[in-house]
Amino acid sequence: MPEDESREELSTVYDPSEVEARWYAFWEGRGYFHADPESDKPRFSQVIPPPNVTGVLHMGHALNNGLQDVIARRRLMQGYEVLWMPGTDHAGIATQNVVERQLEAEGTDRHELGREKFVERVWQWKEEKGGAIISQLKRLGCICDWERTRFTMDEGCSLAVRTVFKELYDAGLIYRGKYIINWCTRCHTALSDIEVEHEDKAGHLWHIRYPYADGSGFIVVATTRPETMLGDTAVAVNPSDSRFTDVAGRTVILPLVERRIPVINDRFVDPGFGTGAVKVTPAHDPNDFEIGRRHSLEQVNILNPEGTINENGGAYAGMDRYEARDAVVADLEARGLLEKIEDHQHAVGHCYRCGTEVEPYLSTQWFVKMEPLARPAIEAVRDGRTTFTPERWTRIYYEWMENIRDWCISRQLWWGHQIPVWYCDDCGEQVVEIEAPKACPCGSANLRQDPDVLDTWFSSGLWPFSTMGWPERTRTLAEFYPTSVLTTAHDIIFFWVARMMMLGLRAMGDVPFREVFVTALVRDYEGKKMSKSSGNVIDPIDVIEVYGTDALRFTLASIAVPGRDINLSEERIAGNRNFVNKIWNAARLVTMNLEGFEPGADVPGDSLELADRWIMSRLSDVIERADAGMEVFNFSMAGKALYRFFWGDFCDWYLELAKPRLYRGGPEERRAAQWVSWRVLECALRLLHPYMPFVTEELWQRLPGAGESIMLASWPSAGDFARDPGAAMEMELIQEVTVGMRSARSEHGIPPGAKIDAVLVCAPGAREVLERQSSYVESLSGLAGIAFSDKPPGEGYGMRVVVEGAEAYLSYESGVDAAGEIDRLARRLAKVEVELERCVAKLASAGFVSKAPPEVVEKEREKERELREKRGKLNAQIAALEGPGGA
RNA sequence: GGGCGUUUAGCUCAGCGGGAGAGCGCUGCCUUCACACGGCAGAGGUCACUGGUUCAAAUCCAGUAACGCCCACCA
Repeated sequence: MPEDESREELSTVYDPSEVEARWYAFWEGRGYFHADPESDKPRFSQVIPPPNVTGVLHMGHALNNGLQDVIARRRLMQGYEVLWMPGTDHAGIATQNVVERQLEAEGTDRHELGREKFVERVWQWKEEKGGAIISQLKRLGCICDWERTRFTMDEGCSLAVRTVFKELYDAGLIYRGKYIINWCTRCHTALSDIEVEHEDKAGHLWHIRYPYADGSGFIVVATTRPETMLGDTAVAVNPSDSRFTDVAGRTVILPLVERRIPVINDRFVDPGFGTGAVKVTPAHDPNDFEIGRRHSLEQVNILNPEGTINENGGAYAGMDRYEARDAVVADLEARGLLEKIEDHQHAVGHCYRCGTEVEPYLSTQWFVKMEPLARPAIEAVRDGRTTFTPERWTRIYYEWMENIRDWCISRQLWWGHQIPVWYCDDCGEQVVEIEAPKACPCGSANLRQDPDVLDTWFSSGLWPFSTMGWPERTRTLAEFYPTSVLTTAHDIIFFWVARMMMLGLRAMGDVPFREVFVTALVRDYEGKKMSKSSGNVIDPIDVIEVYGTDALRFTLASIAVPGRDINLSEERIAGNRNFVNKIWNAARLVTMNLEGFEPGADVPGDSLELADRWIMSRLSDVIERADAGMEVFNFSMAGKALYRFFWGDFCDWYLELAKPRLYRGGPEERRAAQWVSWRVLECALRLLHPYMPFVTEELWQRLPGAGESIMLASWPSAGDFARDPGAAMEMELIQEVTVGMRSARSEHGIPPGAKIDAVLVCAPGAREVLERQSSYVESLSGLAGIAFSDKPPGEGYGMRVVVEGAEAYLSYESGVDAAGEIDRLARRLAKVEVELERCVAKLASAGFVSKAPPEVVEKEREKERELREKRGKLNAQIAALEGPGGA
């Protein structure tokens, strides 16, 4: 940064907007984000979960990518060669929908445009508008290796897709067939099973009479979708059902359609449900499809792709499916064939992209055989090659993998990877190739490529290696695959994580990632899902503009407890904006007092005071805690430790104790305080950097002796600072006495500015410490001076108070209220009494003394002694105040 | 139907076998030379309920309830 800039006086309020863009450009310009496969550092790699090109940054992204950035920045500082692979996903349906809506607004549609023009149009859209999210990720501070940015439909990823397809096809793991699939009548495409979201809905169970052909009454079936009866080709009963012993083999007349259909036996039928007799619609229900196959039933498709009844629906042809339902029910009722209608709760499937009710639909599609791919993917987790955090996702992964069903991968869309299969119009051969073949093996050039495209998740499933150059064996692949960590929200474990495992193991022969870190979902402050319709969306970019990126990142990271969803509120972000500001101002204090300071030379150990030794000891603790938290993805634990240390220990205590020396200390004292405050601040900034990249860089650069960038600085180690248990104990005493003094002052209304004297009476051990550090207590408690004595002072002193560890006598008369002090002491006494009672009871229990570990018992005894002493002092004080001489 | 998670201060949440914690909010005092996006002090809780294990349970086990989520082809 330019010289004059760093000399500039710091404002009392941190302004993130000015700082963030400047540093991001600096880092990116220096190439810090770029991973070098030739370096000799240890490797760390991760791939971004590619956001949809249509996407805009939401809180889920901010959390997910913010945490990945925390991980990446820490690894970078730890000396790893870090590769964070970025890119976007072509998001088949979502993107096609966006452009289709555009066309609609222009009064046209894709069919009018034609496939080639339409796809061109989508590409054009992608170039212009797609990937806005990339620049948003930069505002978040993400250190992705942008030079490597990929797109699931770029040339390399497309080649990987075709290569994997052919390999699986040649191995017999991809097949084509006519099955019941989930059909979205709005998107006009098949969906895989996991792309269907089930929702319980209040519906009805219609009981319908199907008359026997011989006129001898009827059999009653129950259904939740009466319109599908138009496609019925049988009625099934369970052979063990005594109510229906003789009906199999008979014929019924399908009402409205007047088709003769058989009654059959099938063990699938549950005698306990409905009427025990099931209408069988092989073309519109997966179970019925299976029954139909077992009994060679005809499959009558009654629906058009857009969800209207087709010509097989007779009089109902042309009606919308729901319209047809009403009409069918009305007609049945008119004919006296509707026996009854029951209320019935049942799950209805909806398209995960557009929310339309999905139809089970018979059509010819491509599938991947999953079981052979799932087995190694289960093995890899079982033998620990990949682990999940939190651990409980392991079981959920197993359960899904073990019950996996074949994956429908063909989509009737235009935007996506067109299936690399060509059909010969002459010999009917099906040719699968990586590059478009010129001719069929039969010599014919009349080849037509399959019009369908692949499920978007097919290409996302290859992401960890397709982005590194596969199928070419690149250096990047050799150096950075498998990746170290995959960070993702739990809603795409099945869509994405599971598929990457299966396909990675298949194509690369090794797992795609060593660890999976499953993040929480971000919800609003009431725990509701954020959604546009609820109006409870907090836009990360808005937050960044108001509070700054660092405040947002710190907030998200410090409430990210593994395994629990996050309820985000703006107040919380504001609170952490204040923390960022606190850091800013602490740094101001330190830097404003560094004149004449040379960072080079060490400070002699004997010029360090108690506070100096204490804060460095605390820093050593917090380094350990914060680092341990980050190591196990407990970013909340680490964040809290950092917050407490910086605000609580460093600002509230250490800097207050350093001020007298910084402002008016002798040269040596001043230098020691400068040195320690500088070192501790510098180290704390490095520790905080992964969470708050911008403010830490800005402040770090202003410190003497700073290097090129905090990003290149080393990660702190607990061993950099000495542990000092003695200093910790002494400081604890100082803090207790200080809090006691301040409490007494505050509750008696002694003005904060009133400099008063105090006499302390305390045990020899405490006295030694307090006497040695009396200046600490004086400055922290706003006292003019402290004297020490073995006995209470004479009549000149107005107030006697008890503080933890000592009795204090304050020389302040006016306004002192004996009743108030008695009340204050009585409240403390009550607390002590309760604690003591529990303590005594515990020690009186024979079981405790004999069975609890000795150190626990000893600790309890020590506690009892302390409590008794405290109680004694409090009682004596109260008595003194109540007595004739007291008040 | 199966599974999982949550239930701790007014709110949002940590803690997950040995002294009930944080942030925000609230009350009082303080515009003191880093910060009012601040300082100091304080109020506030039978840790959902019932039973069990243990010398000891917010913490482990079992069950109950409420809320939330995921999976599932009983029409």
